[in-house]
Amino acid sequence: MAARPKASRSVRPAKTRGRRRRNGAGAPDRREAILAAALDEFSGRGFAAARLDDVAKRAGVAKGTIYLYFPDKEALFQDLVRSVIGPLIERFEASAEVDLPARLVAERIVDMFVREIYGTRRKDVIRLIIAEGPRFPEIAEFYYREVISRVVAAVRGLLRRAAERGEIPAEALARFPQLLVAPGLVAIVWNGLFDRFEPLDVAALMRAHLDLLFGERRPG
Amino acid sequence: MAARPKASRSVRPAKTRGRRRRNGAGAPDRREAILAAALDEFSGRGFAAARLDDVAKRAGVAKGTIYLYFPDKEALFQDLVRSVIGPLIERFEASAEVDLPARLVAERIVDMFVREIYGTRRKDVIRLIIAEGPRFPEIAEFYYREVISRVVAAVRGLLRRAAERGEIPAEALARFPQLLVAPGLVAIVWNGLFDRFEPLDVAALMRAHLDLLFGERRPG
DNA sequence: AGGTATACTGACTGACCAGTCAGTCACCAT
DNA sequence: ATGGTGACTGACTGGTCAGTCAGTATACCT
Repeated sequence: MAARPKASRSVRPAKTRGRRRRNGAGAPDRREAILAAALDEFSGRGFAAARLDDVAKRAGVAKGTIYLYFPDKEALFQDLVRSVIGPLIERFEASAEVDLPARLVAERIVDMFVREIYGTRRKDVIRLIIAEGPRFPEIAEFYYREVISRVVAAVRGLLRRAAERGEIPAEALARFPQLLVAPGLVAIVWNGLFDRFEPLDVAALMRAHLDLLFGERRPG
Repeated sequence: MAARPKASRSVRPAKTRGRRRRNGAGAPDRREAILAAALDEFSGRGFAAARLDDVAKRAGVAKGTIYLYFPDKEALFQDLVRSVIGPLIERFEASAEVDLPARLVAERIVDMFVREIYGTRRKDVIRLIIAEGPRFPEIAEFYYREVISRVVAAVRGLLRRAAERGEIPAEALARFPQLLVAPGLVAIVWNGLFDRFEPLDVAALMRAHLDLLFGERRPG
């Protein structure tokens, strides 16, 4: 673990078409099972402290099997992040492109965040990225390229259009789209650290945030 | 590392009064040196992956010496967090209690954040807490009790006073003081993950945030 | 000088774990 | 049947590292 050369990327073994099911009827997708188990173990103990023996046990698989699907522990981690985060971005961009009043679009995005990230295991993946990213440049880069830069761009577009229509108080927001998503990040971090001391009502938090940005919500 | 009983707390060995200096004139405070080295190693590699051999080497000390000052690796981590974060809170509370216009107080707090946290190694400690906290309930609890709850209370007081004077747009903020500090957290996370792709001007970010909360800054 | 106390050292131990690989077994094709 | 294929297994290896402790060095006695 001192200085890895590394390069390869994980590949599924030959063909994983329905064939070769061993036990019961349902296709036992090893790859999915391993990824799910890895998410549990990594987010529970952190990358370094997680044991592949435990991942295997949780996935109902022998340790060697993991190495049929992923070249090593680090690649497993990377594929985990990719597989969980990847699919969400396009949907997000679509949401941000709709040409409706900014407040409405923002509300939809917030809903989506609460439902698809905060309400799922995806928030654990984001927490993992925050925690482990600094030590895994490839993860950080993937995440920046595939997620952050696209989110920032989409939000910027949304806000610029809103500013042109005079819907929004400041163009400062368009310079720092981070300000729009900041509470979401805080919620995720809070959830991981302090929820047992003082639970946080995310939906209310996000609503309050929108009120601050766009002014109080009018009842009508 | 599978299930630690643990209980003890670190104690300095007998008396560390000036006595017993070994080399040169200046008192070679082993404890400080070890804590400083631990901060480097922990924040660079994460708690689990950091090696106490490296901490010792960096501190210019043998590994055994660490165990004269700290009962084990975990206690070293806890003392590190305490020693770095602890001293700052009182100063923060003092800043928040001043009875001046809220905007002014907020600006001072932001300055303090940028200078004393973002501009120092303390931001690395906060990153460590975010990353490792979920796995170290004692750390999370200490941090909640000694920092978060006090910051939240102080900010709430500040905002309530401001709201009574009608200086502030929404009482939503007083319900969610998290919204006030969210950008600071985002800045720290961004700094650790994405600064090499897209550096973030923290001072400008925080200024923009204040403008959003209090309305544009009037030149006068 | 000898004696005692104690800060410090670093080689060592025991446990742990990523990654390996010879072997097993279900499922084919002939 | 018989042999071939390849997914899967899990005992094993080699390296790593937290924590230990017998020993050394230094200071301060008397």
